[in-house]
Amino acid sequence: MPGDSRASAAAPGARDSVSISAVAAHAGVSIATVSRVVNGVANKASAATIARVQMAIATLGYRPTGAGRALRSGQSRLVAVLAANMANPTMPAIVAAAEVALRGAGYVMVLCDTHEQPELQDEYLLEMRSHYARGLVLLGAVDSPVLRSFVQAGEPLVFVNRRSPVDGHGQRYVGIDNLGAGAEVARWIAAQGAGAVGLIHARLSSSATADRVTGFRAALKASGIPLPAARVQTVAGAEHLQIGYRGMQRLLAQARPPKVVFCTSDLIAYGAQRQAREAGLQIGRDLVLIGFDDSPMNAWVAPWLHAVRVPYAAYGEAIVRALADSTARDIILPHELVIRA
Amino acid sequence: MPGDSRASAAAPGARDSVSISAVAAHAGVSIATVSRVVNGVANKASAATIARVQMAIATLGYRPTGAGRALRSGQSRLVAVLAANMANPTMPAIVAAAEVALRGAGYVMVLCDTHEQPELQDEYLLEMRSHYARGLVLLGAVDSPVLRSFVQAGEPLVFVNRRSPVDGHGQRYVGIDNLGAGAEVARWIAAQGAGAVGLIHARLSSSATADRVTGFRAALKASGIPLPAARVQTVAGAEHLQIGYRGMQRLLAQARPPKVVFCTSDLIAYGAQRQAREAGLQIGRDLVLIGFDDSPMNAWVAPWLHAVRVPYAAYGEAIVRALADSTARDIILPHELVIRA
DNA sequence: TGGTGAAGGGAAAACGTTTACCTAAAATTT
DNA sequence: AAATTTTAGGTAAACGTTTTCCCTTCACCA
Repeated sequence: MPGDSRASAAAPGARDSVSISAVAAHAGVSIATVSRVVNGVANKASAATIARVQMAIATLGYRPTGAGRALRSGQSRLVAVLAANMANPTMPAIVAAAEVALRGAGYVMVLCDTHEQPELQDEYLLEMRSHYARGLVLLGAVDSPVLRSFVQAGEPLVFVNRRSPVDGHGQRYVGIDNLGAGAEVARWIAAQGAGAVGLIHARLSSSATADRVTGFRAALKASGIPLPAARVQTVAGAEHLQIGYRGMQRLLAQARPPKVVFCTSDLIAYGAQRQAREAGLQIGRDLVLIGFDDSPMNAWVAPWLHAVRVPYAAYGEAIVRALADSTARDIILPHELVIRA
Repeated sequence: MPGDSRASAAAPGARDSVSISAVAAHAGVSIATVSRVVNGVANKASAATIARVQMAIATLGYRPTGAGRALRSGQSRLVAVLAANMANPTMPAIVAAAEVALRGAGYVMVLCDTHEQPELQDEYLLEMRSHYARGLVLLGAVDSPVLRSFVQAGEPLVFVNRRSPVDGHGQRYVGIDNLGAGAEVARWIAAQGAGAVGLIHARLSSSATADRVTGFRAALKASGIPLPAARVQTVAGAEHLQIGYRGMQRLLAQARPPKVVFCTSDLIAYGAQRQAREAGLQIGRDLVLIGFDDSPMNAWVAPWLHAVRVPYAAYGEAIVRALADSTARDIILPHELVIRA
């Protein structure tokens, strides 16, 4: 009986937890049987054996080790969500929804903060795959070498909000119709018949931003409303709050500042608002701001902000669907333009 | 030569990535040597061999598998951060700082969202330990069975912001002096000599909240300022925004509503502000609000809010320190009362 | 009565690492 | 020159699973 290895006191890690062999010994069966009971393999154990094993599991408080499972089966319960920018309140909203949905589907969500940096994104992609993560969800992906190789290798990637920055077929995307939403904003502005129109946007390398801008411009043009280059602002390399703050500064410095400004994110609108406020303007009366995302916080601290509401709560289920169904392509969720009185 | 197993085409998972044995074969050495080179074990390989192995690694794009490593050594690079409530903008701030610091120390941060639920906290604790996470950081822990057992077993736990809800020795905590901060707020109010004082607080089962309230009450009393029970509000089972909103509603319904209200979190203050605004009050003139956390967003969307600023950026380094040094106990970081003109 | 198939369960290989132990050559000491 | 130590590297066990074979029993049927 070589199995009685209580001698190995100096195991590498603090290895105190019960393993499958302890359960097997306790129940008087082989580890194979324990494994089969745990995984519910049918027709491989009698009712009595199953009961005995389950009793042993409960008594010892056994739980299969993720690492061992992953190593053997090449798959873990982990689903990694790589978020570009936790400072954006939009992320937590999606993350919270994703967590609930993934857990409901039996996964375990782990979140990584890539800070919009390609090197970090790569690091996390590699590390998570090396733990056999079952899925890799990119919340605002940036172009990076490893991402390219993963796309090519057909890794289970899901792009959320921002489309894949690299070419390749069969890529899954969850998001809204940014083109249509941008156009909707433009049409609403046209219907209001307000004064001069401005636009402050983030980096166009993000497909979401690019689409919003494109749709907005096209519909504005179709309505016959001009949008001169001077009234389109962005700030390279800055974060959204700063883009809004400084973009608005430039808009206000002009001879005829805009009366209504579309910002491609709520954060940009927050920044723009601060600038306008500091300039003595009152939002809603002197200036109309339209944001994008409609973070849950808006109702509380930004009642002056109209915004395209992105249905973050629905993202969770969509992400799970995209993950489960490898034939799934684009999942486009409905948005809504929220006008606050 | 039994090793040439290219026959196993139908491996369990999609196992296409290169393993240590491929590197060994390519470099013409044993896997032991490759492992030693990868881990920088000295005096076990000649310079020439090291070069050959490194070349093979680079050529094949090898990276050690986290699961294999974890299984063998009982330790992974993963550090799990269990956050209670992602809806609170405070969390992302800490998480971002933690990510940077942990990465700097060679760890990989994974974040789990426990939604303040004991069952979920337990689930994540177990799952992360089963992947041999090297540390478990609890950002707002709640009492739960598994947490108790982990504390007792001496697992590498670090409690952030909120102290451990269970007894036990040698527990590590990172946070601020909530007692002192609460007192500071009270003394500032006393110095202002404003009118009636109110308090809206969250659940007292959180040590952070309890300390803030205790310190506040004590210092207020010491200054001779009354705080009748009616002017202390909370809402059981509600989220912070709602606590503030409804708490303020009750305060305003009173015969002599407070002129200055301390809220134990920014979110509560946001909610209180909304209620006051809807009641036609102007914050700063009719009512002074003091929050807690001073989320980075405040400067942008809540310029009317005074708040105790918690030095979230410093949390990252402190967490790493607590994790690395098992003798470390409490790490108390400096806070600051931010008064906005 | 012999044959067949299913049910129940064990032995052992494999997943990708790290590391204790061993060996042989080379370098150093006596 | 012999004895010793260091250097360089290989062998194989172990970590905790899952799963492929296998081997017994039985029950059933002709």
